[in-house]
Amino acid sequence: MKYDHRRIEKKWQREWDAQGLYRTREDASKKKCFVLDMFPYPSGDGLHVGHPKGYIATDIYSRMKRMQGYTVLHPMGWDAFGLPAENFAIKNKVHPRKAVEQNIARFKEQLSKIGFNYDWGREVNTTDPEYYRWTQWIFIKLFEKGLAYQSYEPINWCPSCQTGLANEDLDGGVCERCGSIVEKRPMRQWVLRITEYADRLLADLQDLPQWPEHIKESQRNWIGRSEGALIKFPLFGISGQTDGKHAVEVFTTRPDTMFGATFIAISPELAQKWISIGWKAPSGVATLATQMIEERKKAGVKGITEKKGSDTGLFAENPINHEKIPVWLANYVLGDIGTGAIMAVPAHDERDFEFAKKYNLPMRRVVEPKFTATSGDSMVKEGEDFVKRDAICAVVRNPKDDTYLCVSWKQASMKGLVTGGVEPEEDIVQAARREILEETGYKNLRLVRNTGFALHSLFYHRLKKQNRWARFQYLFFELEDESRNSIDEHEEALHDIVWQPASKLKDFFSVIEGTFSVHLIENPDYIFTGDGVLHASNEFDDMDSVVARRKMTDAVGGTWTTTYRLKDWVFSRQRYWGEPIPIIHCEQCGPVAVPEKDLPVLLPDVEKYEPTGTGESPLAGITDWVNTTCPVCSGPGKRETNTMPQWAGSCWYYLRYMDPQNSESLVASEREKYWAPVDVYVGGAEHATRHLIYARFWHKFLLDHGFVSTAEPFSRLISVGLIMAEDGRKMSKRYGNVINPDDVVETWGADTLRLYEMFMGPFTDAIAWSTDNMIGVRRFLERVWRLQDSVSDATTPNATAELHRTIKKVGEDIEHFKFNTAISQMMIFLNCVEKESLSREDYLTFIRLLAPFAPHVSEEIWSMHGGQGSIHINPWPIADEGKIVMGDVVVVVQINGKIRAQIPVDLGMTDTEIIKKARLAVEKWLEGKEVMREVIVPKKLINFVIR
RNA sequence: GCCGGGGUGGCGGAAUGGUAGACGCUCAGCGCUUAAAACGCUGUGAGUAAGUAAUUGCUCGUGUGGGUUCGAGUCCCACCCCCGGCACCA
Repeated sequence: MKYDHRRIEKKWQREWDAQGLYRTREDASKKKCFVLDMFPYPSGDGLHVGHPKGYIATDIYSRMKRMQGYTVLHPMGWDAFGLPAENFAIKNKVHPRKAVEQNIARFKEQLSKIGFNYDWGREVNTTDPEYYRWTQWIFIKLFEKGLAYQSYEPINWCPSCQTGLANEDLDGGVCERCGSIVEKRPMRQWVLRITEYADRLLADLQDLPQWPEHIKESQRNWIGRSEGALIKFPLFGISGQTDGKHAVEVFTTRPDTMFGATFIAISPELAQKWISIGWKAPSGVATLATQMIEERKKAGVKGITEKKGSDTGLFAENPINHEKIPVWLANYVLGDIGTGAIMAVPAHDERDFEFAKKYNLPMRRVVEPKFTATSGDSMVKEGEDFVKRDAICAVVRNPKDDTYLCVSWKQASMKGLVTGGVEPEEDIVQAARREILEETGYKNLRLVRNTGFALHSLFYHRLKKQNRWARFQYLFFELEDESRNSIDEHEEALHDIVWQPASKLKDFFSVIEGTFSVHLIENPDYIFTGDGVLHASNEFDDMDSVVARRKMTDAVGGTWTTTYRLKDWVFSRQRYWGEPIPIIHCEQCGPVAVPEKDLPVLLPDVEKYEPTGTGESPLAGITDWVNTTCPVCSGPGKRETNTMPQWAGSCWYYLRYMDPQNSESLVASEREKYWAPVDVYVGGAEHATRHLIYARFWHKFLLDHGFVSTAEPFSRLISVGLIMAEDGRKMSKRYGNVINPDDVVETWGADTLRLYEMFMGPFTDAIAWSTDNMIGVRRFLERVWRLQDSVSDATTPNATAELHRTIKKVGEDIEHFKFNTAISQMMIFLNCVEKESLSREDYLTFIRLLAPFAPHVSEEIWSMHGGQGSIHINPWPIADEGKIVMGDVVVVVQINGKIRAQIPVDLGMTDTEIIKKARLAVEKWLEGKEVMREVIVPKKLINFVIR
């Protein structure tokens, strides 16, 4: 019989639906497995899924878990509040709810067509009033605990649509509907105090070993923790005062560079603030500040690259050395970062350097790199004091052919520049000239540059038998001519002289200082921004910069603090289609939470839900709905008209699946304790820094107030790799390169589509679609289908071994989401049994392994060959490890790691016998040689080490 | 710039420190066929030597250069390139 995927797939989809096969049957005595997909959400035309790769994977996983006897929860839900749904509704002139209903129906149909086993009885929809009752309830808890507050925040505003835009990524961009340039406009907002949880959101990432590193890294970056010091610099010159009564506070992560601070730079925002509280700023400064703010509003922070500034006429006193340094207004200092003011250290910060260079402000180097020899002959001797020496490093250029003078040391195989110690009676220039002369003989040199750059090298001096601490100062010379003296024999024996072009230096240098030499040669403006050892910093000299940070902060009475990049979460939207924020504004009582009994606050039916021209939510115009009474004082009150963002519903949906019908609480405690946490969560990487942080934040809040029992909501996270188009680009209607899964199902079948999407490559990688490659998995299914005609009474030993190997590998690979290698192993099995013979029973065992991947054709074969009940609720096969290894194996014989022979070995043979056999096989290589060693890897390999 | 993940045939990709290239695609040859498709079989990293030939053997080969090891795609060091996150974040 022919393999007719259309007939088989239709038949079983109908049948499974009728049986209600995938209803979760809760059984507290069994182990549980909670498998979760990301919410699909309605976009322009239907629910946006792209390719159902992630859904196929969770389906395969949960099918296997169910066969393995777990109570499996694998539900499906809809995140249907949000901008895409609303835009779709406006465009098509239908009510958002209608649009959402249609889209969900369409999506369900698509999923069924492809054989998904979601438990539709556990469906959750964020727009369902019973669902958002609890979303509002959580908001009220946040409000009551002081974690929700109101504030005026700038939002993205489209001047031509006259509307606020919910998309937070639009800074400096264009409106997604009309293409106008987006502006910032302050608007009253509800804000959630997520920063309160910043430290825990960061620290607890350590307890998520089953999350991919790149997602955790994204979250760490997003939270952006940095430690530093708040330091006050007394101000002089305000309104003619000279007494330092006022002060400017700066935040710095590098207080160790304080001796290098040569000016203070303040943001235009801070300048304006000072002016507003009475600073009589020079008129140019005030105008410039306003200009800078305007410019930034237009171009965005990223759009401004040129640094600008102006001297304010004020001075600040550096508290570490009491030096008076000028205060500058600078456009590269941002008002909302740190304190809006910085101490500028041009020698150790690239931005400060750039600014200082432009305005001719001084720079002072105070941190120098330090290298300690920790291995080799010159390893530093523990516990011994260091003898300090001044030293030089000479960079000598020959202008004739643009090469540099290098020294290659014969004994230590060191390659570097001319270096040497400074003798007591000479200065560094004299020392450098002397060393060049002694080591290389060149005598006519011109000093080009005394860089002021130095590095410290700590090592053990073998000849002098002491620990040395040398400070190498870099000097640049040019050859005036190539005349040279002869060098004495002693020096000659030590090293060779090599002239290298600048481009070769990087590869040539073997000494660690080489990196810095190259930096200095390539970039005359090179500045050192790393950690090192302090210099020109009085009592802190020679201290490690990391240690000095705290010490210097203490010395000036600064505060050591932690700051985060993460900002509080602007939680309100001026939109119709979202959960209303359950707050009533009362003139007497202020903002008051809607009492629990009055939840949910439903959206009123309206004629128009387009955004208003004022930026307020469309709800604001519905006076019937807005006007209400205050639940506290019964006086007149007005409802909050902002709605929640799309993220709100998806912050806790996984909890609702555990107990979807509960009307008493968001989830019953005993159910939460059984099901939580989510065992496997599969989703796209685009949620790394938003949804996944917001959900973790809410979860931790719920934990703190006893509503959930785990510290983290998702114990294992897997990110799906995108399916790219055949041309390697993203699939997009714009490029016309979209492969529609529906079409693939029609021509190739759902089973083939499922198998192919899993076989393409590693699950987490982005891989291009290839219709050519799909023929491979289709052929595989056809061969599996045809195999049913040739099953026999008995399975050959080889086939038995392969079967058990396959059972083991497929099970392990599904567990690790390595579907591509699982399928590959099933293909190996098929290749094997087509040549051997297979019993009906073993054939059906194999079909059970295939069932999660190709549920329809497996079910058909199963039923045709007398399988009892649905294959998908039959037990998962168990591998017999004893049967995996066959009677004999092939052992590889190597000589010095090179393969020279392969010998068949019986399992019963002893090592001595095997070695004897192996020696025989490689006789001709062993002849006349002495075998030094025999390395034996049981059942795999023998390596003879010969001389 | 900082951080994270990578780099393997014509292609997608396999490989607990132990036979690199599994499996699939492609391509070539053969079989079946009146023919084609489909299907089946065989071969398919590069170079090289011997042989009429089937074949047999050797060398090289996992981004580059070093190192550790009996043995390195895998571990260590330096560098190059690609992808992702953050970024005038002080």
